[in-house]
Amino acid sequence: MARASQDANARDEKRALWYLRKIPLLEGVPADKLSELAAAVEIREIPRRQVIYLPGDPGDRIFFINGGRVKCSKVTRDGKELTLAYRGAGHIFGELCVIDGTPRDEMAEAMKNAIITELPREVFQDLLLSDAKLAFAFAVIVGERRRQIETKLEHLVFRDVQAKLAALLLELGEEYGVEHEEGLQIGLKITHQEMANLIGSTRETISLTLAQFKKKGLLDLNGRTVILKDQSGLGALT
Amino acid sequence: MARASQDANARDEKRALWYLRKIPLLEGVPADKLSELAAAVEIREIPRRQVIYLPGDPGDRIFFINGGRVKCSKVTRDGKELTLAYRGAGHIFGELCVIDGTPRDEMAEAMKNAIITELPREVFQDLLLSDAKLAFAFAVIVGERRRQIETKLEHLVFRDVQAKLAALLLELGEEYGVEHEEGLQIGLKITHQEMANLIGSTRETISLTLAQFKKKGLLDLNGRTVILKDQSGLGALT
DNA sequence: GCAATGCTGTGAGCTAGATGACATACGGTC
DNA sequence: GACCGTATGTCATCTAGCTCACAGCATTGC
Repeated sequence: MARASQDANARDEKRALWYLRKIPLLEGVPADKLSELAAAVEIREIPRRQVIYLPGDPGDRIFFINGGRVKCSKVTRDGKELTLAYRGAGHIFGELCVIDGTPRDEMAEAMKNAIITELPREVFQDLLLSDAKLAFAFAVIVGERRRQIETKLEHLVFRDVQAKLAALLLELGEEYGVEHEEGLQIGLKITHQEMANLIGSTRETISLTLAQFKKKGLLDLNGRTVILKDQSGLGALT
Repeated sequence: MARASQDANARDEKRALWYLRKIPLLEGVPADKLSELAAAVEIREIPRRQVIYLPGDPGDRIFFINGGRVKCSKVTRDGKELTLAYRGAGHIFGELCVIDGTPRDEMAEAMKNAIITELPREVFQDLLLSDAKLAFAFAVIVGERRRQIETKLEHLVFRDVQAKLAALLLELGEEYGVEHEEGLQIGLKITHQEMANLIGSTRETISLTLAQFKKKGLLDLNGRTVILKDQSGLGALT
């Protein structure tokens, strides 16, 4: 029994190491340190729609994504949701806990079946404190995300729904776009409600505004997916 | 002449060193490194209302505040403004340029006569890359500010003006509050327009809402300053 | 002390967009 | 291929808060 579980541990560590190697942030970390991490890490497979953490949960670990997609969002008691960002393979999330370990103030949820590795906050913190290059790279990620949020804030306050939706579609096109005969298809099944959450609006308003865009020939709706036909036209609304 | 300017330089460096010592972020930096910084730094005195940088300006340096107060805000072409934060003595600002050196996307402006020291981005970056503890401390600052912004975003989307203003007043009370016989006085001359910029509203609406608060006995207005009389009452509106 | 400039109070519209309420369509799955 | 849960289309209604407009005050500088 002990033997079997040792084997299992060894297998898990090997797998963990394999996963950690795929995280761009950890690229410069020397092999021995990475092995240490692999020993401290836990691998989890999260089914679609499952919540990973909620506001108030302890902020005691950070997460690396090895597959699938994770949504980070602010939620209110009465079920309203504001999506901060989607994170995909290779990204980290829940990383702000490293600065002080206070409870979460956002929600993380798997959008499709996801594979993630979790690392205790202290272990990661020690790693950062031992490696200036890594600590700097970490600061860069936090800073980039802060800049995105600041831009989002600006949009939310100053722009109307048309402008915000147009900007969102272009952004999604850039991130998830695949070529299509009629234009750029957003390779991401996304509901109107999700779009509303991303720009701080409502489902109904998105439906309406998308229909307007379609009428103007700016895009086409193909099932549950959007095809951008006139990107510069959309840009003009931004 | 050369002699005189050498003396001037020496004096400036000494003054710069003195200033840098007062920046909490730099506390752990060894004396020799700090001297190097002092040689690279430029000291500036900025009069009230003067703009320090605008969106589009090169992001080639970071700033330390040694006196006065600086406002960082997003601005639109047509003059609307959304204040991200006030920064005071000991704080840094313009720090996001360190992550990549792209142009500014916000404005920084002195709210009262300010003394700041500027440091070229590369110098600061090198310093971070040479000192893991410092790099980590930097990440913590960036992260704390990101968290504040995320909270602000949530408030802007989900809360009405009453709630946002109440929260703002409590926050200002905490940050700048001084005891007063009737309650907690906000020790900061602030116009209605400034408050509006802080919570994404308008001057008129702030005037109105403040008057409502006063009528309810939640606060008192003493000239251009606010006295919080019932903090828990305000908290209830949040 | 007197401009001149900037701040505050107030009120009458107006409008973007939220809400609420359906009907319809889609897409898995048994 | 029938069924059920989920997503979409649409419309009528409501309202918070923005705009515009102007009058009265308070500060600042000369």
